[in-house]
This record gives sequence, structure tokens and C-alpha cells, in this order.
Amino acid sequence: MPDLSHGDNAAAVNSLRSAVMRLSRRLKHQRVDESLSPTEMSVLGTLARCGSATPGELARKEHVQPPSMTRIVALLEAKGLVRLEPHPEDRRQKVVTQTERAEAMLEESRRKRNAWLAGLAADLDEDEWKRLRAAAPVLEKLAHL
Amino acid sequence: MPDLSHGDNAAAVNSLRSAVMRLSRRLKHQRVDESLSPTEMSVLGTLARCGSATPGELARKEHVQPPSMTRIVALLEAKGLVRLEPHPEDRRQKVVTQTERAEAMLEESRRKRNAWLAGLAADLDEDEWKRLRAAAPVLEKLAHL
DNA sequence: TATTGTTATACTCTATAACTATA
DNA sequence: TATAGTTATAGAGTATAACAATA
Repeated sequence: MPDLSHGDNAAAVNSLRSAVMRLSRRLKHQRVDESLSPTEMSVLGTLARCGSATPGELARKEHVQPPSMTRIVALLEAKGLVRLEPHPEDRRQKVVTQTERAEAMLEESRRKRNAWLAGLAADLDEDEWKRLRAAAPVLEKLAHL
Repeated sequence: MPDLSHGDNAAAVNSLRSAVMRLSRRLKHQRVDESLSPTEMSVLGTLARCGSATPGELARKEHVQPPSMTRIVALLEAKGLVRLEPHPEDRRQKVVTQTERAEAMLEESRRKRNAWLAGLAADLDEDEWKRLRAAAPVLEKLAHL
């Protein structure tokens, strides 16, 4: 009887919630770049995928309030990682774009991440990796559902 | 060639990191109990599983520094959700136990979680749930590795 | 009048450093 | 001398409320 048991899903959500909260605390410390907060990194990742976006769009994607995104974008601009330009059609809005420096930084951080990954790999077997790879897209979907 | 490609794992970790950070922000808002922070909830969950623990043990399990756990335990005690007793063998340590009120609260919160779960269920198909259930224990392992 | 983004301010959570008590 | 927990303090990140400019 491989049916969809609500109880099993509730247990999974319970376990997921706890794991996500704990992992997020660890990830906060294991920063690939010391000068960038997790949300700043996440914004750069979004820009790398989507090309460019307005502060409002970024706030919605990162699940952060507009004033918080204002601050984050300002910090990234001060570090020379994004550029702010006027919106071509709506003068209230702005367009945020990543700089060449941000691309170089993302490449560098990818190398550091791989080092952390190597450490983790020692403690996970192939079956566990398989489960993680399978679940990753679902977690991403949940994150911006 | 379904072999263990390091590159695939790196991509999965990348995606996981982003999803975990975003999900943790959403979970922060979707609190089952308005008066309890995510870490407070997590501590109660740990106590429900392990019975009782010292503040130091809880700090290690939650990946939080001892002074932070002192504060969290004090808040839980003020809300009548845990009891603090002297350690029977070592007078430096204390023993934290959950109260009957905490058990009732966890039961109540379970009902609220199910409501949130019902909302999510509408957007995930059975294959996606299967992947989440399979990955949940791995994420828990990562969380306290 | 509604919407985008900003400024000013306050709150929550966690960390570090220094201290007390016990081992 | 080392360890468990606490107190005091500071910092990071985010939120809310009020405001400006534009639609």
C-alpha cells in the first residue's frame, strides 16, 4: 500500500523544519565569503540566474521586506558587486545588475564551497547523496512557492 | 553511467544551500506558535525526543553558544514550558525537562502544522513528497554532523 | 489613489568576553 | 586547572511605520 499518507508527510515536514532551521544556522557560519551575509549571497545567485531585477522583485524572491532589500542592495553596491540603474519605463523603479567583479567572486566562492563539500562527502554514502540530489529541486520549489 | 559525480553533488549542495536559507526565513514567519522562536520550538522538540538534557547538551545539539541557550531556556521556563532542576551528580550542571504544558502545546502546534501542510500538499505531487520523505533523514544527519 | 522605493527606528536572535561556582 | 553555566554587552539582520516620488 504505497499510498499518500498524510501522517507520513506530517512527520517528514516536522523533521524537515527542524533540519532546515539547524542547517541554516550552520550555513550562516560556514560562509564562503566572510564579508557577505547569506542573503547577500542569495541575491547574487538570483541575479546570476535571472540577469537583472528590480529591488521589489528581489525582495519577493528572497522573502524579505522591501526596506531590508534596500539595505542589502546598498551594501552590495558599496562592495562593487551590483550596479543600480534607472528603470527604462517606470521612473519609480530601479534595475539591479551584477558586475563583472561579482561573477569573479562567485567563481572563487564556488572553489571554497567545493572544499566544504569534500569535508561533507566523507560522512555521506552514495545513497544519501542520491536522496539529496533528488530532493534539492523540491526544496527549491518549496522555498519560492 | 550513474556514477557519483562530484560536480553533480556540488550543484546539489549549491541548490540546497540557497533553498535552506530561503526556507528558514519563511519558517520563521510561519510560526506555529506566535510566542515561540524557531529555536525555542526546536529545543522543545529535542526534549520531547530525548526526555531531558543539560543546557550544555542542548546548546551543542542546536548549534548555539552556551549563553544563547541560557537565554532560551530562561524564556521557556518563564512561559512554563520547561522545568530546571539541579543535576543529581554534578552541582555545576542543571537538568532541563519539559512540562505537561509543553506537551499540550506541542499537540496543539501539531494541528496547526497540519493546516500549513494541507496548503503545501496542494502544490506538491506524490513523487515530490516521496523525495522529501527520503531526504528528510539525510538533512537531519547533515544538521548535526 | 496606488505603487516603488527609501529613511528612521526598534526588535529579535545570537555571539564574545568576563565572571562565578563546582569538579 | 578545567568545566558548566551565567551576566553584561555588542552586533547582525530584519521588521514596521512614516515618507517621497512617480504612476
